[in-house]
Amino acid sequence: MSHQLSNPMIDEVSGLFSALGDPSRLKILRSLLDAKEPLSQGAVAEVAGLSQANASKHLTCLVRVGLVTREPEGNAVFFSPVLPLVADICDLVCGHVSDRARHTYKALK
Amino acid sequence: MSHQLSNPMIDEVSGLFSALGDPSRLKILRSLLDAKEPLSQGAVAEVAGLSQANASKHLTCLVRVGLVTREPEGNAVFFSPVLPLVADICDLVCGHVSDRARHTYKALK
DNA sequence: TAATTAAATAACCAATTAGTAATTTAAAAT
DNA sequence: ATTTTAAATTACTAATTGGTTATTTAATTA
Repeated sequence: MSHQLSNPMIDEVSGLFSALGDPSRLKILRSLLDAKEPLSQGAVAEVAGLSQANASKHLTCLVRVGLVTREPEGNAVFFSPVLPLVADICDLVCGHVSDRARHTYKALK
Repeated sequence: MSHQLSNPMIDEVSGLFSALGDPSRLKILRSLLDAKEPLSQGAVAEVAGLSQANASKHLTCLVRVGLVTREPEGNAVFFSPVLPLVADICDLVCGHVSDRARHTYKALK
């Protein structure tokens, strides 16, 4: 019933949503979801179309808020989305946005 | 399966998450959820502890992304959270944050 | 050991944004 | 008609942040 949104949690929750509120980070999450296996930082940068340093910063952010896990392996570092959380959140919000787009379309014709 | 996160949607989705990624706007949403009835802008500002101009701007933002509806009535304007979307999102993320807090606590003792 | 590859960090810039105080618009009440 | 009340808007400031390039750290390979 979302009474769970207590005052002490508000900053952490807003931090998590802020992490989700950036196009580059959403592209990273989509890349990780689509891959269905851990991706190295280089692979993430490649697939999401980001520079190396930029991908590094965004991945650090996603790990910090707990949306992505980090697994070093030799020279590289591999990342995975935290499931089912990430998929659930995307589903919820994408459904909402799709509905709104549909309504806008209907309203225009 | 979140394949729904197509490129053209990314900007809109990130806009929605950005709207959620602010403590003041989360306080507004919590106020509206707790009230269980529409609140005037003045009431929102009062309950959430925000100035009038600030509440006005944040409410405009929440309406723009479709998380809150707006209903003028005489002199005043009343606002309601869009259900079940808002409650569902809060539940999902609050659950995640609670779990992480629990894990941190366990790790410390 | 030297060279290479992968990721993290530092320094910096441009753009966005949350907040405030003050003003304006518009409806309600006297 | 005047006053009062509620909300929107404007102008401004301080802080945050997404992006870049260049450098550093650390592990692998030759």
